[in-house]
Amino acid sequence: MAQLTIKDIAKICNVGVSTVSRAINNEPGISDKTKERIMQVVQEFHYIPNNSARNLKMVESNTIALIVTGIDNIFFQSMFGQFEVELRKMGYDFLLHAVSWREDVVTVATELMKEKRLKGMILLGGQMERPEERLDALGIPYVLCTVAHSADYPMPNCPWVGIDDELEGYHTVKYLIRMGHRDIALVAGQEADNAVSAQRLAGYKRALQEAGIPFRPELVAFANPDVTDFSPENGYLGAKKLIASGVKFSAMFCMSDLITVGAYKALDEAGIRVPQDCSVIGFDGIELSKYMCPGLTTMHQPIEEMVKSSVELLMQALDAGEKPKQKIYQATLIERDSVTKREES
Amino acid sequence: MAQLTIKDIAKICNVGVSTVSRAINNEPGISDKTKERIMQVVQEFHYIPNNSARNLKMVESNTIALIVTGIDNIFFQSMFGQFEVELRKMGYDFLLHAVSWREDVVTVATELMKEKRLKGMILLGGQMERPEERLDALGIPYVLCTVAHSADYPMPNCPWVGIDDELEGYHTVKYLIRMGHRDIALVAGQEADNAVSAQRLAGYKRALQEAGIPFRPELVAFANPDVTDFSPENGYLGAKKLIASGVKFSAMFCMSDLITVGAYKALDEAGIRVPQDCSVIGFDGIELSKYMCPGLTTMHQPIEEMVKSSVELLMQALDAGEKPKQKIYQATLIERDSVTKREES
DNA sequence: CTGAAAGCGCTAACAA
DNA sequence: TTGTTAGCGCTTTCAG
Repeated sequence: MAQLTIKDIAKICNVGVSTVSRAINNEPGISDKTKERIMQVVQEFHYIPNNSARNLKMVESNTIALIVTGIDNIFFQSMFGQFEVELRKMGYDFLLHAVSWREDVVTVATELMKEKRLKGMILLGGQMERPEERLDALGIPYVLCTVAHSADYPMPNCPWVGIDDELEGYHTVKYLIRMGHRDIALVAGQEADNAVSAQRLAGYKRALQEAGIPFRPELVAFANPDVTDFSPENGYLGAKKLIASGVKFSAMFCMSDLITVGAYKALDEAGIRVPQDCSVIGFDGIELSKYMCPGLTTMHQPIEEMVKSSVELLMQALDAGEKPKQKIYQATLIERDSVTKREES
Repeated sequence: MAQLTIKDIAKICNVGVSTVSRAINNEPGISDKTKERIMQVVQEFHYIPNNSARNLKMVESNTIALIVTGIDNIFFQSMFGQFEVELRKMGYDFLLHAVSWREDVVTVATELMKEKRLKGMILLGGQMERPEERLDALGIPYVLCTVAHSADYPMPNCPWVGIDDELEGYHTVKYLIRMGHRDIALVAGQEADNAVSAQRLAGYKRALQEAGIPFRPELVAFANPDVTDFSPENGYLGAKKLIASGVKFSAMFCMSDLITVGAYKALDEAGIRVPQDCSVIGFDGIELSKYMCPGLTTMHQPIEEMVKSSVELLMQALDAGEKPKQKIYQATLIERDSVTKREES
């Protein structure tokens, strides 16, 4: 079927193209009768307008894009739906766009902005160093949500929502120490990772240091470079390695909840009971953590609030051209049954 | 910053727009010198072409879209990456597009096709009744992958890749029966679901009937309408309900692996051991199933092959205009430790 | 090798 | 209330 255009519809209906345009866009200045007649033809012939032409012509759309780096990350996935709801609630159209690892986020964002005449955008995930310059040049409001930056770079000076990974790593380990643990194993991301994993590791070290416990490299298991960082597989392999190495530890900090499920398995296979023989703490507070056996104690990222804040910040920038703001959330400890107090020996 | 156009670049470089076009698109018929000069300006000014204008003008792109209904379904999520790899391997550009539940897939697909001048598309997930008519009208090759259809409608007569849910439900339960179980509980999707969940339920009933075991409604737990079908929460609630009701069962069939993790929890809380007191079998064979304790016995959907087949079918249609084909895969049983033989009593 | 000019399908002035 | 027309930014003939 040759592609139907607005001209064809106009011809069929014996009206001008602008009349058809008015009909399909629900614009005023058209009689109900003609409108109805046109819409009937539109239905009958299954006419669907070409968005490229539309976007090209339109001065501005009503769309806000969520640009996601790491679409296979379950943590981000749980945010998609919420973002859509919040954004629609504010009266905007919602567009989800995945950027693959080979692409440059800012370039993709720019393309998308031009293509769709975006009103604003939220960048979710990934890692960026000094993005504000290029992003500001875009000329539309944006918010970074859970975008990592390496330790070498300062927190970007632009709208940013997320948690402080170093601080939360610190809090997590501090909790373990408060529970009497001193030999604390760590299942981390890739060693080459200089962002999230590195920051939480830094927090781990700081907590140790503060408690006068020397840092021992043999207690940390990095992810194999060919294994997904925050996956059960990494947890399994990491815990396995730790156990096999023979180092003693009474607690284990896994950098994500998904990691803990693999760690649970390795521990189970080795006959090490959680939490009697080894306490385990996770990170993220995903739904799954609640259903593990034993229930996982974990640091919960306030996803809902982070989403709401991101949208709010964007709205402020949209409405008032407000100055960039940052919202750094605290993770909250969810105590379940995987961590126990260690008796003094 | 006012949006930079190709004209601006042309002006800056003192060349015609077509020359700029040739440069940025790597087309022949341009001297290396001018090209280099132009590209330098492009870099310097961060010029990025407007895709809408591009798409509008271009007769055809090289893009194949993956159109996903249910982007938050972990089963589909695990396919994204594979699809991208396979499609790129065949030399196509890849585009992931999420369709929300409120939208009509075929409409979205049509819009996208017109907008991006798609070469072909793969529809992943969702449920469709008699889609072939409207889809065929699009005039570009397509493949349905894991698209459900209700029992009221026949398998669509078009390229289709997936499993036969009724058959696999049957096989699953048959295996349980072969292992000596007769009182088999079922944690299903929503009762109103007339597709995947209904089909697997039908298979469950058929296996029972074939073995001369009467179907007992009190053994099946449907998902609460306000709970995600194939989630841990559903598994927890469902198993809890079953246990509380006091019906006796020696095995439990959960319609997804994620459901089993909630079920494990409910069983654990009730002091029912898996598999000694109750066998549990899952469905999907996701990575997680391997790391559960005890290791989950489950029916594994051959995801990799399904992805490859989908791409293959599309390529055939693209290259040769081949007739529609279907590829129905069998799930394969992965035996781990959650199902045990029931002794005759 | 390069530039001028004609649209792609649509929306938004402007006329009628 | 309607129709005519001028572009949106780009690619692609077609001349030079």
